[in-house]
Amino acid sequence: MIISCRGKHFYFIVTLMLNELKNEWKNIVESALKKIAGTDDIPALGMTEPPKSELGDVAFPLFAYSRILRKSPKDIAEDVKKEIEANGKPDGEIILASGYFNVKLSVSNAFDSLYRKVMDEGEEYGKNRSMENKRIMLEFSCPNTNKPLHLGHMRNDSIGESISRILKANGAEVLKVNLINNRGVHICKSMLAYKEFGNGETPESTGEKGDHFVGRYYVKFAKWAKDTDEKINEAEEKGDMALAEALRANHPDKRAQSMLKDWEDGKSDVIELWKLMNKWTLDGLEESYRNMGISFDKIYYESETYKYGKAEVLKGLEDGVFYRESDGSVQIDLAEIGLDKKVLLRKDGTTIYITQDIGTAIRRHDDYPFDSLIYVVGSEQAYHFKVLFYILKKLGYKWADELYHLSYGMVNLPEGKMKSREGTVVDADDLLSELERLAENEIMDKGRDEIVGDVASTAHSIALAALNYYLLEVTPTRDMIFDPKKSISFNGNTGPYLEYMGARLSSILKKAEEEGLRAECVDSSLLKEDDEKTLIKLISDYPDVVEKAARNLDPSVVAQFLYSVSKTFSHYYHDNQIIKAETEDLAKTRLALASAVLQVLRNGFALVGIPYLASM
RNA sequence: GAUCCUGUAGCUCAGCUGGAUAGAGCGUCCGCCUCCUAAGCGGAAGGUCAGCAGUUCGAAUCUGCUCAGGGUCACCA
Repeated sequence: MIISCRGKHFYFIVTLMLNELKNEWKNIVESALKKIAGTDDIPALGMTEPPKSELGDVAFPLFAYSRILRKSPKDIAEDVKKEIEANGKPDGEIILASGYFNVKLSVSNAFDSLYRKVMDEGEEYGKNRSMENKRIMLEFSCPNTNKPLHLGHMRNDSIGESISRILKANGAEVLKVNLINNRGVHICKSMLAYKEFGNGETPESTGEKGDHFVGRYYVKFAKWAKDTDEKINEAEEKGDMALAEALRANHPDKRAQSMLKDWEDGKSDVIELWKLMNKWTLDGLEESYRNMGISFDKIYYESETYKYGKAEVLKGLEDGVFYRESDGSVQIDLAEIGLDKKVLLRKDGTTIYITQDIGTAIRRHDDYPFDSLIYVVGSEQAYHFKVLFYILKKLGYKWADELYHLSYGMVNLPEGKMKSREGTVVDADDLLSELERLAENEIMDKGRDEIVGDVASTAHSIALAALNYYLLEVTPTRDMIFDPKKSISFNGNTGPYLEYMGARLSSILKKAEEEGLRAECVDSSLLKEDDEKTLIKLISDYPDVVEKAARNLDPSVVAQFLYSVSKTFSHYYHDNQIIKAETEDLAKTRLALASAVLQVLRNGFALVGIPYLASM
């Protein structure tokens, strides 16, 4: 806080948070520079962290001023120091080092008010209002109803769920939506295969999860189609053209296509089968979502939304936004954004993918007038969204500027892309249960089963921590490689490691309580260890981390932060006794630090899908 | 061909709005359980930040070119 009084500056330190204190210093150094230069027109002052703690907590490089001031950065630092000392300065010790103006802050002292704040706010600590009054719709997952979820979906779901929590933590009102892709020729394929080979079996009769059951028929279809191709080839080689022709006329692909037409015509037996199989899959998917801690506020079905776009396109045609090609199709010329022409309605008047998305977007804005709509969809669809947003803008929708494609990278295997044809797709349910099995083994091996109580549920939490952390610690926009054999581990920089730190903290606090020791910031200046200062700084940084994660739509910001907190605490409590500290005051103060660290961890865990375990 | 993304340790990834000696985990090697849970802690080895040029007091970070890998450019979704 700076109070100006008759031209002279007095500085009052009123329990400033560390970051505010840093900014305070920045302003002061900058004004000093301006005064020395005799002008306000100087390069903006940079602010970084010194490489070593002996060099202070915040650093201002002065090299840029060397030219204007015709002095060495070292001399400038001296001048700034003199200038600042003459006027009184905020809390902190000035350290000059090779062209930098550094400040060592009284980190420990800051803990007093920081601790109070963290404890007062509890699980609210770190939340902010940077996105207050913003209504954001977030679309993610968007599965097909012809097969179970795989690893690619899991990345999508983890990112989507995490982003929604991060946005909420920044004060936004978030509506999570899913768009179920339950129509189209691919859906007919599993239906057809079921009709052909199903013999009336059901998920209940075989004991399979519905989505896996349907997925099995989708695979069956692919094999059927392939076998038919081979039979056609054989027949042709034998010269049996009549057979080849007959096979071709009755080809599964052809039959699926005609089934789609029956579906669109509303043929009752097709619709009934479609409803039945859709339900099987959706029940299965819902179970997977529940297992993974994913939820939605609203679910759209493509079977209901696919028609919306057509009217919009026809309206755009009237308004001259689109044009009719000589063959009768409706198109748009994308030359303005450096792209080719794009078809919006086929010559037979039927819609395509983008037409549906146009209609769905408009419909959604009617349903829920959002300030922003974020699509969590793979990077391979970047072109699609670029075109979609452009078209909506051309149609005159102002909110089109607030549409955003959160383009996440692909999940590849060490051998390359996952291919369903080669059976290399990593199934979501299988992966989760394998992780649960490994976690359960760990618990039993360590003999922790009695302490944790419910082994299965603990194993489930550990599996989720492993999975979510693995998927979220990587920047979303980047492709990532998943090695099923070794990538998911419970040691090192992993979800279970973070979870373990939470459990350790909880157990220390519990033990202290049993011994009648209460966490209390008796004297923050007792916290002299480097690790203690680092922890205080980290706790104080957390709200900024939450804000940055939202700004960048990047959960990895939170994940990496949580790792550094855990890592630091782990190192700290290994070297320093908390409960049995030298004095009771120190023990209490360290317990206060530990409680604050735990609160921050728990708050962060919630944002990246790591369940908190009091013991493991 | 056009366009977008990526290239950092053996592997998987941070760091990228320019700042001090480029980081972590895994893997390898070596230590540490009379001590609040060893899912832990410490140490060692491991780097031409793809290459070349430019901008700058200063470049992994910005710009250009080159090379390599991937995505997309459908009347599929």
